Amino acid sequence: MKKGKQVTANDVAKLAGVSSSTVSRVISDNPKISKATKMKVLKCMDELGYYPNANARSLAIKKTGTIGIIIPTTSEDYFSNPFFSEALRGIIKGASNSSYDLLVSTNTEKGEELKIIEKFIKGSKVDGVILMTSKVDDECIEYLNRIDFPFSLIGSSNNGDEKINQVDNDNFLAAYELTKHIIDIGRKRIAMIVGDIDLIVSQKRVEGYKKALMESNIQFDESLLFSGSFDEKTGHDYARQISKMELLPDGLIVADDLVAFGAVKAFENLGINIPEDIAVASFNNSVLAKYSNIPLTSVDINAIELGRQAMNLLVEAIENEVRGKQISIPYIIYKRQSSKG
Amino acid sequence: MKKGKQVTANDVAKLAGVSSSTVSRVISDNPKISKATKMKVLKCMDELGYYPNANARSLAIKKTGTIGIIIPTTSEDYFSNPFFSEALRGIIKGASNSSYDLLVSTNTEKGEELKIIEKFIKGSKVDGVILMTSKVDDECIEYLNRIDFPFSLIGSSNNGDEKINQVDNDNFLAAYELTKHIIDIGRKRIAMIVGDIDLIVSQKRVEGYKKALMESNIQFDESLLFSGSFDEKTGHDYARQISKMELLPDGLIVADDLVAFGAVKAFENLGINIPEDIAVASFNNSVLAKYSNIPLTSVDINAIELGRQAMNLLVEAIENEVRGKQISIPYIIYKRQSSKG
DNA sequence: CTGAAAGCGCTTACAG
DNA sequence: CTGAAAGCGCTTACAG
Repeated sequence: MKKGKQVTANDVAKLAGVSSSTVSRVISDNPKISKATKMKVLKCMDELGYYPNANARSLAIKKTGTIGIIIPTTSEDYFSNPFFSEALRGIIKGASNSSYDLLVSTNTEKGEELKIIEKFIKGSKVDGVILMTSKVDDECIEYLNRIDFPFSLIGSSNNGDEKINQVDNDNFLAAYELTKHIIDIGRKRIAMIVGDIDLIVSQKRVEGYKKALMESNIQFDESLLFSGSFDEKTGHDYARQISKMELLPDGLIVADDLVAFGAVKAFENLGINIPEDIAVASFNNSVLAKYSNIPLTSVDINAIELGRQAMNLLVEAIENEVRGKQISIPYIIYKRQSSKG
Repeated sequence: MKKGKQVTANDVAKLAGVSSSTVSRVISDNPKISKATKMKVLKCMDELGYYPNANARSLAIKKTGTIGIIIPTTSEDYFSNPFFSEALRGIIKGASNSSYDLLVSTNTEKGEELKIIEKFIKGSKVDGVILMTSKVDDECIEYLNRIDFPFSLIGSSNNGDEKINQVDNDNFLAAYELTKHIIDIGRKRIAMIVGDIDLIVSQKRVEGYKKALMESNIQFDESLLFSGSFDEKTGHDYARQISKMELLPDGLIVADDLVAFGAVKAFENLGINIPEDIAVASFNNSVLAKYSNIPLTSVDINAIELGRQAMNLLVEAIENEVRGKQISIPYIIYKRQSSKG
């Protein structure tokens, strides 16, 4: 309420003719309370429209019933990627089955994630934290791990996995299979565009890509590996750059459909045909991949499920002190026209 | 921290050789504190890695520094609509310029929004609330309005606008212009698919549609008005239904691109040509609209801006008691192949 | 089964 | 400019 005084446990107590202790016990469903007084108190609560003050409660019991979601900073970049919306949707879905609320970080400065996490934790705002992405030697993971605060990670980490709860696809394998598919349709000179190279997911995909090349005795060529943001322009720009190469690649693996689409459009404008001249395959399986002019071969990583399971895992971490549990979410490769053999 | 005792203002006070009152005054940047002690205290805070306990603070000052985001319940439906992701993105963007955190409702039961709002408010969890959609005679709006709790609405309302802060497009005008455009290319029998008919936005669009028809002396035909969810299937199903009509419509207005796309695909499969046989126009201007096989004429409602301004407006409502401010976000109609004349 | 009292960690009016 | 004390609204060990 704004001006009108808040209804307190004491008000309920008075009306019910009991003490506030008893009211409190009714709230927490303490089994020792007699059924009769419980009913009476419940009725009075209802009558007064009473809700316990969450701050007072949290202060007393040192639990908040809320979970912090750490969205990568600035993220004009990341966030325009549908992956985050989808994963967030999954998290909300998971949270709906629990009794937790979600506190979403509103990031300001780039690289301030750790500060936000500290504020959330030391300020007693959350009981646990979900990290939506991970970098190499991630300082947030390192911190959470060190103070043993409940958290779960969407993605993988390279620091001390044995204690970290993580939910991820097998990005190594996905990239490996995707590359292999492109090789299988007869391509030999395969370029790759990934996101920020500092991200674990980028690294894993590059590894998978390299392994597939190696297995087919194709030399990895540094000059065919690009990294950038998750937007159309990135794909567009790299495609133009690629088109100017002496030896045109005949295959391209891209980390996101929108980027891939930007590239495809650029190629088309340059008179380069997909898939005849260059076969293209990407990740995330967005509607765009399915329905664009030239349907794109794409890996569905099931971002909703990643989010949902990360949420469920976090609840386990908070309530049962689960640590080091790793969940792998299956991916599906949809083969479409952009990589027709 | 998990087990390790929390660092309190008292710890800082002891280290700095002052009282906790002084520490508190440093936190709130009270001007009466001497520069010297302020520096000293700040240093000690830093040294101990001190963050004030947000619950204790909120309890004392009766402000939380957080804002509640009410996402429509269940919303398998709503939420799959990119509009919500986009608007949420805008809200986060707006929040990043403020000092507020975001508490997102995790909905369980359909129609529980009011309960969630009450829990947020009476439980002292938030200083203000953003409503992401509005129904006719919306009980949440009625409640917030009655207790004069700061809130802002993405959309419009039909109860007591004079006190409600709202950010919206002119959906009446947008639908009117869109319909007029379809009429201008020579179409006379124009169907419409909107979302849930209880939503204010649906009502406004239907009104705009009707007005455009009336102005061109086209009789409104109830049997050409459909309402459903925001998904591909809805469009698909209604398209099949439409295709069976004795008199096939030659125009179609749809509330969302994905729905429109579902319809377009169904029509194609039935040998009905877009735009020759039926011209199609829709809302939201997603990537799909731009890049699908048959690019769709679509209204860009600028959902990000809707969210951003709703956030900014709410801050004004909280801090300056602003009420009844209405902001209109411009829309843009992109005319594409699906409504070529 | 229930109550009185102390405590959670902050803020602020009051006094100096 | 600074401190002691009371208060925000809950919870819980203790006593009965």
